[in-house]
Amino acid sequence: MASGLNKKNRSELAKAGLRQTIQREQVFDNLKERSTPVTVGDIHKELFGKQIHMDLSTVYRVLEALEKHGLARRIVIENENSAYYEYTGCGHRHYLVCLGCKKIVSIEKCPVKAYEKDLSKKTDFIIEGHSLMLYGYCPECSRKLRKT
Amino acid sequence: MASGLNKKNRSELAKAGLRQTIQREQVFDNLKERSTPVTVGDIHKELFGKQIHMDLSTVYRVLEALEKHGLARRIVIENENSAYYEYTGCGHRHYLVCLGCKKIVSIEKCPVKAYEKDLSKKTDFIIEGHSLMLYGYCPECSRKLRKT
DNA sequence: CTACATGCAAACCGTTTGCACCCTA
DNA sequence: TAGGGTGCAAACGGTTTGCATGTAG
Repeated sequence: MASGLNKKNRSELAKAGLRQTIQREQVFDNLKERSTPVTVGDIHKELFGKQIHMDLSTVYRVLEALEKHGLARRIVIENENSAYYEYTGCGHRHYLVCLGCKKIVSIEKCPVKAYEKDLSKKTDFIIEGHSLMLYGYCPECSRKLRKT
Repeated sequence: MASGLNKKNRSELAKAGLRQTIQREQVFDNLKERSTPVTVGDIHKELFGKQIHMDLSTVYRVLEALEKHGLARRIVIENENSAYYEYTGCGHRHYLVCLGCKKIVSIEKCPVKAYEKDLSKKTDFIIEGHSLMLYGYCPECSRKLRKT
């Protein structure tokens, strides 16, 4: 490993109650660099490209641990058969997914929060959260569609 | 098969451009009876219980065909590792899923429609649809949680 | 009669797990 | 040094596929 343990992550991982290992650090670093959700395989592959070799199952276990300790969030994307993860530090987000090129655009504004309260009152459910994904075609792909 | 081909479904399947078979009819009937989304295995199992034996792969293929022809909709539920389907005739719906007992409650009102227009203007995406799932605890489960 | 649907069995692929060894705290 | 983390390889479970046979149109 090029530089050993990283101070910044050390505090963040430790604060979350996680034992510090090089693998967790590398995965966590990689996750934080991303601006859109990634699959477990994406992270594994990219680390491999950087000569950082670790087992796929370790990446799975690290992401699971990060999620359990609130540092990562698992995202479900329709028609994609693998799980996506994102760093929770980016805040509450929703995504607009292009059905053509699979590009993912993140959306900061959430139209559901107010609705949750209303719904909770009506159903007596305690609402813990929600997932909202929007699907469509990005400007480039819709231009291509028009041509054909 | 007890009663052979069913007139009502015949028109509905045929109108959608699907060849009429006993298997498609049985799966479609079963799907329409449900008030909440079901898994492929659920349908297969229930039909089996009714002495209607067909291969699991057939159920997969039938549901795929129904979806492609607009008669069924595929639903993704977080933390569930299998696909859910529902009859599209029930209209546009959202679901409230209990994290305790996995009960699914359907919601008719959709708070996202208006938001889509606004978002489309801002991003230049052509928005084709969305999925909104809400997660929480139903009254019974939240009562149990309080006790422990 | 022909194209498409089904059954069966095997392949697939993302994910999980058991176990021996390693390393952080 | 103990208890948790990792690598490796094998298992797992939902889903898909190839192929021979059956059947709707």
